[in-house]
Amino acid sequence: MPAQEPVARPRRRDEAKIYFRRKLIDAAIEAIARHGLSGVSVSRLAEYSGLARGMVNLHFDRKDRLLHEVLKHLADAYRASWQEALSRAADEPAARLWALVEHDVARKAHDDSALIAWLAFRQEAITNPAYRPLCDTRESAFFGTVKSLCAALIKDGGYDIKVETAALGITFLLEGLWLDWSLDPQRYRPASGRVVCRTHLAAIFPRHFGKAARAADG
Amino acid sequence: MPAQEPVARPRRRDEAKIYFRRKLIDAAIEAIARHGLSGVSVSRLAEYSGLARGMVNLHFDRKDRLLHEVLKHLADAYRASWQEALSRAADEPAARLWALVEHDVARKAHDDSALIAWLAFRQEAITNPAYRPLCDTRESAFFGTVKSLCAALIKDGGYDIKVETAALGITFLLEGLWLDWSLDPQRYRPASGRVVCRTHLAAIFPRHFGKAARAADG
DNA sequence: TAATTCCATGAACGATCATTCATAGAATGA
DNA sequence: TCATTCTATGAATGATCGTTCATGGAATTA
Repeated sequence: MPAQEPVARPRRRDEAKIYFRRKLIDAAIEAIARHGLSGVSVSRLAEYSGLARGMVNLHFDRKDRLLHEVLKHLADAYRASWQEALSRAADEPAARLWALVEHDVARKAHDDSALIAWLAFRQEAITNPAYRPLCDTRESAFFGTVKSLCAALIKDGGYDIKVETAALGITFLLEGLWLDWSLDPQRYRPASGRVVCRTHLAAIFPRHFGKAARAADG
Repeated sequence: MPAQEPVARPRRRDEAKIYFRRKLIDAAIEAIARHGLSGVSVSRLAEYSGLARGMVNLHFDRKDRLLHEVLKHLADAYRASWQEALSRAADEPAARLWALVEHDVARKAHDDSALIAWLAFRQEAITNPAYRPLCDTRESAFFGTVKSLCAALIKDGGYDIKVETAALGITFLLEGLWLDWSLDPQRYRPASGRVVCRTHLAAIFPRHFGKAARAADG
């Protein structure tokens, strides 16, 4: 069973351009996941993509521009993914917040490369300011969504906790989970991460995620 | 005010060896913090240490052996630091656990370079197995200590939570905090991180960290 | 002090890096 | 169909990488 069906190279020029750019971006994600950001050379990109070495400069001018596109691709894909999960959730703050958390906790093995590549960029952002805006969790739409959901829960449940504190706690937890996961994706068990997050939510928002609420979920 | 008093190079050979090795390790930490792990070249190490380029190979044979020593140095220093904080804490599980958390939350700006360098190694450990044993949070003495303290609290407070879950939650929270911190050390406020961690502990161990317990602390 | 051993230095080396570019060939438009 | 334009290729280039090593000088030992 082929991991991915071999899509034929389009003959039309405008389609070929998209095809090759995408192929290089995918190759970059795979290469970053396997060898780290610093292990990604133009030669290795050629090897992983099956294209010629000159293609990186032809389609992205410079290597770091390709990497920037890769980061944008990862950020967009992640955002689309959690927003999709959010759209399938019920229209209650608790269900929506849990949908976000569950989405992160249960990312498929298929996403391993993307997650590891993302973490590589996040680390690089510490010393490379160009990556920072796209990596800063605090300024992401995700964090904003978590904050507004926490605000709704706090108002509804009358909890004695600040919105910022609750939202930071949840994001720290998820990021710590990613970090732990990334070091050994094989070891990671979604059930384990799920319990840790669920326990945290049940502890700070007991009326919404405590035992009673869980029983009501079914 | 000099950031560090200029220690004279020892003339005795055995002392000079220690001096130079230490100087290279310090230079490496600084260089990693400023330019990332991949930005550390032998030339840059020479620049940061003020020594000749050949010194890295003379004292550490190969560059990656130096880096391995740097990681060991960081791990040892961190362990000594939290163990010292632990030794100053009262002999109750809650006080000891809080001492660990507070130690992480309130790391001085002085430690910024060490923390960022540590995170760089942790990221590198994903693709470089050689670093993994020294980076794996799950296998560290720190995690073991957190687990045993959680076990004591759970037994004492009769909490309905597994030791592993509680310990993972705390370590995830702290690692997420580090990650957030590292992206912008200037922005980070210890008070903010402290509240997030305190809130989490109060939520899962209310009898020990809840309002009543906090009031008792003074 | 004199003989010896060891260390610190930086130029030299081969490998690899990102990038450039001449060239061949395919897609395009007349 | 034929002329034109653009694309894909990989060899060539200069810079930088980690490492080696000959050399001068300082520390050590007798």
